[in-house]
Amino acid sequence: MERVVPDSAKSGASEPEQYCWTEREAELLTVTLRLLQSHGYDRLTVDAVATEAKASKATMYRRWPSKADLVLAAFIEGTRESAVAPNTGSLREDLIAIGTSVAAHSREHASTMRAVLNEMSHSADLRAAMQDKFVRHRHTMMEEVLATAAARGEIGTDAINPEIWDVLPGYLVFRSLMSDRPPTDETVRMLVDEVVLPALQRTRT
Amino acid sequence: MERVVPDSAKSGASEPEQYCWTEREAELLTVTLRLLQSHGYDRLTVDAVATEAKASKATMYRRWPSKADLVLAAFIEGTRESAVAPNTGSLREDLIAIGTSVAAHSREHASTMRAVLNEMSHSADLRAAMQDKFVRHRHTMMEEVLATAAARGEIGTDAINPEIWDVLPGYLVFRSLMSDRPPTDETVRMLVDEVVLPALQRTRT
Amino acid sequence: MERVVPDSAKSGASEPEQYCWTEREAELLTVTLRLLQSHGYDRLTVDAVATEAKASKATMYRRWPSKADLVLAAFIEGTRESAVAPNTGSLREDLIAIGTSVAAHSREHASTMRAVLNEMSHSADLRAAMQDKFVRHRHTMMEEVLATAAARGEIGTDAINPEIWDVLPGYLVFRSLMSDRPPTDETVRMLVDEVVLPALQRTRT
Amino acid sequence: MERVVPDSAKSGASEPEQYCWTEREAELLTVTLRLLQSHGYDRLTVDAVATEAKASKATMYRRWPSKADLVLAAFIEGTRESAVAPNTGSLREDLIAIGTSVAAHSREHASTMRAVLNEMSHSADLRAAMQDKFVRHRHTMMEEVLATAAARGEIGTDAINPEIWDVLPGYLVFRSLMSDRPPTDETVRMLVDEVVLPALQRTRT
DNA sequence: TCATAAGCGAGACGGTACGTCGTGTCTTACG
DNA sequence: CGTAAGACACGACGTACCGTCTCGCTTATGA
Repeated sequence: MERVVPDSAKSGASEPEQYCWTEREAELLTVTLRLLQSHGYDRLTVDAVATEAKASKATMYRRWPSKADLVLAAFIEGTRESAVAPNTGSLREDLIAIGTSVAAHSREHASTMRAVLNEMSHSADLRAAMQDKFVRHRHTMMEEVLATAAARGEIGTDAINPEIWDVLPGYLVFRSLMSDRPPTDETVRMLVDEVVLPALQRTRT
Repeated sequence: MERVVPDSAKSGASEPEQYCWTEREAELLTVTLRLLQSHGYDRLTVDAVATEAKASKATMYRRWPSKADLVLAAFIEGTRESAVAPNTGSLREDLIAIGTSVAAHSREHASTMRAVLNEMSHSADLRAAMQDKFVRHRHTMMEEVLATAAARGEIGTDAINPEIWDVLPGYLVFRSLMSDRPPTDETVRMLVDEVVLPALQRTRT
Repeated sequence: MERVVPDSAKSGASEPEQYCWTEREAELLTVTLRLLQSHGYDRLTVDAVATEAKASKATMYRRWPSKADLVLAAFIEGTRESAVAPNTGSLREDLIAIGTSVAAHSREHASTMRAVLNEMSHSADLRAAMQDKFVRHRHTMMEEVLATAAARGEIGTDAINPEIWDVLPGYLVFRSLMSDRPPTDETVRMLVDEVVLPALQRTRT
Repeated sequence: MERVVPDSAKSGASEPEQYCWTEREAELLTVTLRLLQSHGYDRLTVDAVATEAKASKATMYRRWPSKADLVLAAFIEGTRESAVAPNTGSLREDLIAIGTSVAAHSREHASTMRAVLNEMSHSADLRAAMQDKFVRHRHTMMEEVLATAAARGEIGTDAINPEIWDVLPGYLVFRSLMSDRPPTDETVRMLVDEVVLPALQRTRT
């Protein structure tokens, strides 16, 4: 759990923020992710990944020093997403787009997220990586949407609250993690219409 | 992972909702919980628990048929809480009381929750038990508070939404699970004042 | 390669010179010896021994801390032999009996002996064990035979030479180790009649 | 283990009996021999040889198709010796010269010999090579010495026995292999005077 | 003088065995 | 009889080594 970016990320590295895997590495991570989703963290064996990918254990461990590193890398690889903030011209539509995306994604990767969360208890590096790759990305996106809405006059600038920007995605992720009652599109709609929007527009009245 | 309540819950069992451990069992669970919090699920070994508690592995497995059962039992034992819905006479105060309790509790047991969540991926029984012992309890409490508030006229009865009753606890738990930015009392206050209350009172205006 | 006698040799240990394996341990060593003779040291895998003996690797390693220890133990177990000096009443017959036995034994265990010899380069303990279990035993036997012959007057007491008592067995072992020209009964006969006896009786004439 | 003489022995090859290594190859074998003597066969890694010699593994394997081939080549390289039969004019002196040489040589290379012996269990080629390079050479030398002695009348021609010509070197090698009681010059002297010479001269009396 | 090829270092790779450790089952001996 | 102690089968982890391979770099030769 010491390094997340293997040395083999030798491709220029001009964008320091981007993880660059070779084609082979991406393939290994894809196999890992698939087995991870179907079997879960504990049932996943490095041997199985290696065998399925026609690789050897040494190859796996050369890149990711432990099973936990491998799983984290696969998770990050699997969650590299659209990355572009929606811009529908309407705050409500933007929020629903974000919410729907988060709900779908978190439902799909619930098992993996649980595994990664669990590993976070042990590794400061993993916490930092998670923070950097996962949280900050959402934060940026949400702030962009809110700033746009404020510019349109849909909400007041004072509605942008450092504590609640992730209520929408956070709650949706929570619902996926708890595994019963995973979030639906209807959940997103109701959350946006009856919780988030009222909260954001509260001060405008 | 087949049974969660050991046979040794022989004490009358007149209150079906309550888990009754013998003194020895409670001691074993306490040791389990401590090691769980300090090392996390994977690093926890049943051997270590047995050794520390001067018990034998057979004793552990006689009561909890697997490590996951043991950890779940320890988690439930450790999270047995007030259980009574607050009744301060004010919805805001009730919500803040609940939120503060959830925040404190989820901060303390974040590591354990991560471990239990992870195990939920594998075990339907664990999911059911979690649902029963953890979610339903909060649901009941929250509904009681909301019903009381509706009776007081603080909110409309139509504000009670099956999708959003756990936005407050869910989001707080999410914040604890993510480990950075754990929820503070200020988080709770702002969430109540600027998100939950406006949402609940939205239809009253 | 640190210990040769497992702790489980708890049987009184009144005869400090004897290795006492439990029945199960003897079974494991028997399987080891068989696979060793058929495949050789390098081709032998601890996994194969465990599988064949319906044991687990942990069981193997609990008793013998390394593959080399296991092989040594199997070798010693396999070479525990007649141990009684022949006493035919004739020096020539005694020598031929010893030589024939050594020749047969060393032919059979040539592969194992090569493996054990190779390991001796690394382990002082193995050297000591080998010395104790293998060399000294032959020495004792040979001295007994020679003393008896001297008592009968077949040879002079001055013929008993500290340097040459193992010429007979040593040369026979050498022939087995070199794998071509393994010693035959004829080899033994000729060696006794034309080399050892003349040397021993040299001073009598 | 398929070929022992690499193609790179391109230097004329007019003397089919001689192994001709380039300077670089001899250097590699020297490093191999050193590591072999200090660590033994199992502890020797081709990687280590390559690293120490600033070579690459491909270079090693281009010349010697396997580790066993490499070790054998190093052993043969290291044991290329005087090769000329002594001719002191006295059988006793000749035998002592041979014995002393064998004793010194086998003491020095005991570890390597154990390794090579061990490999002989697996490889017919190695057995053949060993036989050709090692045994036959001694045989020739010994026969030459014995024939000379017979010509001088020191021994009868009937004393030249196909079974015992290598008792002297064989026993000395055995003593070295067993690692305790390595042969000394005194061992050689006594063996010659009290065993080999009496045996050879037995029929003359 | 420059280009093309052949050899070399470096080291990644697939495969396989080693030795360790944890789970869950079982037996033994003690109180 | 329940319990502490701990051996046991199973199987995954992470390491190390073998023998194969590819990649650049150098060097030595041919136009």
